[in-house]
Amino acid sequence: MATAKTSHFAPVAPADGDPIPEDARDRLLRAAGQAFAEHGFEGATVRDICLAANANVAAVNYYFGDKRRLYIESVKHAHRSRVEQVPLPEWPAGTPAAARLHDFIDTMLERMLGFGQPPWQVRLMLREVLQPTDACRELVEDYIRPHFEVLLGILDDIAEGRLPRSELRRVGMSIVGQCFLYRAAGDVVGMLVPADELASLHTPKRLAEHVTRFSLAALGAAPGLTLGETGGRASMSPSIPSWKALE
Amino acid sequence: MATAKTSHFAPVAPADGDPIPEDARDRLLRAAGQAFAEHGFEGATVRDICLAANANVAAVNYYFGDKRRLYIESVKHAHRSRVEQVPLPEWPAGTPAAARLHDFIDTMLERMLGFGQPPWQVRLMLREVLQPTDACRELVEDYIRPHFEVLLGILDDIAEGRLPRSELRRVGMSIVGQCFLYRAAGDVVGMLVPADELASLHTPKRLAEHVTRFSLAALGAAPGLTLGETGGRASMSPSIPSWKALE
DNA sequence: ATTCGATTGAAACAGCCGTTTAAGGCGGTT
DNA sequence: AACCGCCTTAAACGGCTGTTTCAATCGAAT
Repeated sequence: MATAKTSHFAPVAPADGDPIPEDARDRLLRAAGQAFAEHGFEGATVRDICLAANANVAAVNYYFGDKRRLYIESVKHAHRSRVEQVPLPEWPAGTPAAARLHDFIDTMLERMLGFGQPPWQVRLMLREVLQPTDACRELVEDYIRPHFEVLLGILDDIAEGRLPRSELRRVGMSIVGQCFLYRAAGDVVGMLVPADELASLHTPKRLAEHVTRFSLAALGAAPGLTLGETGGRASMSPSIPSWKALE
Repeated sequence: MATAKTSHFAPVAPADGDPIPEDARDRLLRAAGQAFAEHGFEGATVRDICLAANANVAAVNYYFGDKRRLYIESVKHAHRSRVEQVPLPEWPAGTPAAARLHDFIDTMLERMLGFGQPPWQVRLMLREVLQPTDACRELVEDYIRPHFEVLLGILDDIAEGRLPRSELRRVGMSIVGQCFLYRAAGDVVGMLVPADELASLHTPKRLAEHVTRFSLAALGAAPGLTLGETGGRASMSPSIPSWKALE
């Protein structure tokens, strides 16, 4: 029922410059993801999706049986491709915990904001986080929880085992929350911050620096933001400029 | 056009135990807010709203002219009642900046999470923040920006003027983000945190303590979380227990 | 050449959508 | 009594919704 054993044009590989090398199922999946991300489940229409996917209205019933199952599959599909697009770095043994924290935050922000304008996949997953459906629980277990555990491991190293797991979790939430705001409430942030500052300071890289410094200082692994750059017992990288250099 | 000069039942006051003392316009506003919060603008239907409001379908056209204008008015209505429900405290002159920060964070979290389960008003505003419509810009200018300016003032006092405005804004975002996560992604947080810990530690009050300590430490106005409670040069309140007391 | 299963096509289904209409009830005024 | 706004009512409007139907098409196997 799922994948075709035979097809009208060879399904061998994404060859040359063919504009539509995907089969109808994949085209539907992608078009549905974009539509659901933009208008929500109830706002997006099957007809519009099929039009965008160059498919007949009957195709969604043929491949997925239902609008709801098309939605669930498109969420999973979006999450999979987003993770493949921006994977977590592999750290060599002995990498300082502060550096790993910076990389983790940088990756998270890059996934949320990066590559020009944030892609429709993130907005789709955001809807799931805001108002979970059946697709969300799988998303959490398969994807969010493992990443969160990586973060907790880093934080435990930074705290050198002096914080209980419950406190580590709350610190983790504080870090994720800082990043999450820029994605979920990005438009409101844009209204509160002057345009020039938005362009110069609110890039994924710059924000990653800020969130890292802020969080390291909160943990006591770096000097507080009001105390300037010097004298930190854990400067994460010499290449990271202070806010003084940016202002 | 707005309020009635004459009515079928006396519109004098919310008397005794009358189940429906409001007029049709208010009932529509409230029912619409709940419906839009639950199903989104496109998902909620005029018919359901009118049914819940004990009003005829024509009433929405009579009072608001349009489904879209009903939506905008219901968003404004929700925001107004939420602010009235949980106002910012008035600080006597000389209140320490750290204490004001704690109160600010506490108020923000109380508005987002407090009073049992979060009411529909917050969910409705959340939709606006996630995907702004015409109602959002007014919301930002009338409500969010003034509150954000109050926060920036507090942060400037804590930093004793040593941080530029752009940096203050980013710190403000970090604080708001920490609170925002629990509201926007509350369901996912619930999946990542054990149930007992959720009940004991993730209350508005406890979270306010955590976010305040975390942020003060990040600013260098309190010791880092790994360094324990003692020796802080700005302990905000003796009544606030450390995580040690909670674990 | 014929048969077969997989895929696509155009058209139709019943049902709900937001909106409008025209008629009527009601209290207060003339 | 007659009149007048304000408000509510029931019914209908065209249009769009998700879903289904059934015939047509294609490549591959027989």
